Amino acid sequence: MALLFYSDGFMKNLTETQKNILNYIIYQKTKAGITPTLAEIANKFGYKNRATVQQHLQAIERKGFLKRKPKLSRSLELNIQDKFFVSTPVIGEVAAGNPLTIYPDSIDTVQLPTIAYFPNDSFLLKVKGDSLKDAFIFSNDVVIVNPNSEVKNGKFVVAILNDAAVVKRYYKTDGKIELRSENPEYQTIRIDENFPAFSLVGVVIGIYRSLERQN
Amino acid sequence: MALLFYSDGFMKNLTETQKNILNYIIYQKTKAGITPTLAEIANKFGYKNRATVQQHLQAIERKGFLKRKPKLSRSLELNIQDKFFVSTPVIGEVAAGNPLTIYPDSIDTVQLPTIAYFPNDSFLLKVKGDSLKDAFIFSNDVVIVNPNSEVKNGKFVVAILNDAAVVKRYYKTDGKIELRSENPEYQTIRIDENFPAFSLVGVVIGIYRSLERQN
DNA sequence: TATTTTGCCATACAAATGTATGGCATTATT
DNA sequence: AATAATGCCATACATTTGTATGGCAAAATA
Repeated sequence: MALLFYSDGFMKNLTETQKNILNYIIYQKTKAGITPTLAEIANKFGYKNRATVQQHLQAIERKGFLKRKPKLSRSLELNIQDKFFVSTPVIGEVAAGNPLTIYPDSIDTVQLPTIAYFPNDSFLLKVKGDSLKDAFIFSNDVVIVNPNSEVKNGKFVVAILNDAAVVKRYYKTDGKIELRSENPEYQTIRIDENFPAFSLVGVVIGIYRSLERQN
Repeated sequence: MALLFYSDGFMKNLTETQKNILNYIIYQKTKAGITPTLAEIANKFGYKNRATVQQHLQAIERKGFLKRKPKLSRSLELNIQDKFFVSTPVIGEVAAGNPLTIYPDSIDTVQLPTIAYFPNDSFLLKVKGDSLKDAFIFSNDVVIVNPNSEVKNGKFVVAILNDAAVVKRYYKTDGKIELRSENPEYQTIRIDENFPAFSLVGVVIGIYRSLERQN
């Protein structure tokens, strides 16, 4: 089962403001597909001056979450990949937003790539482990997840349950939700649709598999 | 045997220069993660002036492959998704290189997500049939084929044999070529490497599978 | 042949962009 | 209590950036 949890933990050293700015940058970079300028960030947060943003970025960079390329516009680089694997995950509510992070000891791990360009509102998860092998989705496959796609019975979904994220097949009947694995080694999860610790992240709309560097 | 068809040729209306520039933009946007500026494009192609690039971009936009956002830096948007769909596939003999022959009864459309990096020299094929199902490549999967990638034993290749295209696993020993299916229902093809009706098209470097419109 | 498209350059300009510096109030940390 | 970090603003400046315009030659098209 793919375990993952919502941000916050790995942003521990960041202040609230810095977190918000970093999240905005991640959002723009991954979902809108364009890195914001200082002016755009300032505008987003209501700052009257770019220098304010400038200083926040310097702080975020100092803490190792960003890489700034001097003089280059829209050149902010995220440096959070190694921050995904956190030993002490923070358990909180799973709101919309980025990024998802991973339990290091989970059987399956999912990694949210930060560099890929996303044309629409989707994002990517890299599958680790074999819980979906019987659905012909394998470790290192990249699944494309859309949070706004209609959830239908039989579709693969990414869901968060008890602060753990899973990729499973979705079935709903009479308010009861079933999350089935294709691999019989993993048990089907049955919950009520109003179960508080449950939330749907999105629908898996595609799979990408690289055969190039596979060994 | 897997019947497939070619789904490139979508840049047909573009000139060579425009193609190169568009490819560079796609590459930077998807791989490097940042949309280039006019100056960067000019520098890449050795232009002494940004206006040259400016005019090329206008041309590319006029042909519908780009969307420029006025005054906004690094804001080029790709508009190539619908260009992947070829309404009238070319039906002809199978020549070396592009375009490939299309079987009239296998007409379909393919949409490649922009997140999957698409090398300049690669093209897409949609898999038809189940000869590769035991390799977990299924009908309607889209394979990304590179004609310049090194062919090694065990790799999936696209080959043309007697005017029919196949996707199979490649093995070569002593001038003898074996094309193996993973599905035992399909026999292994054994030919001499100089067999006239045989030609290698390329190596499968990636797979894309859509789960969206699957019914 | 005439016309359009393509390809490249030069100059010019307003706006955008990243950066530097100084200031000041509030909040954490030691 | 003293010090450091955070948060925000203002001004200033050199480049960068997209854009507009004009010019010219080669290639494609009508």
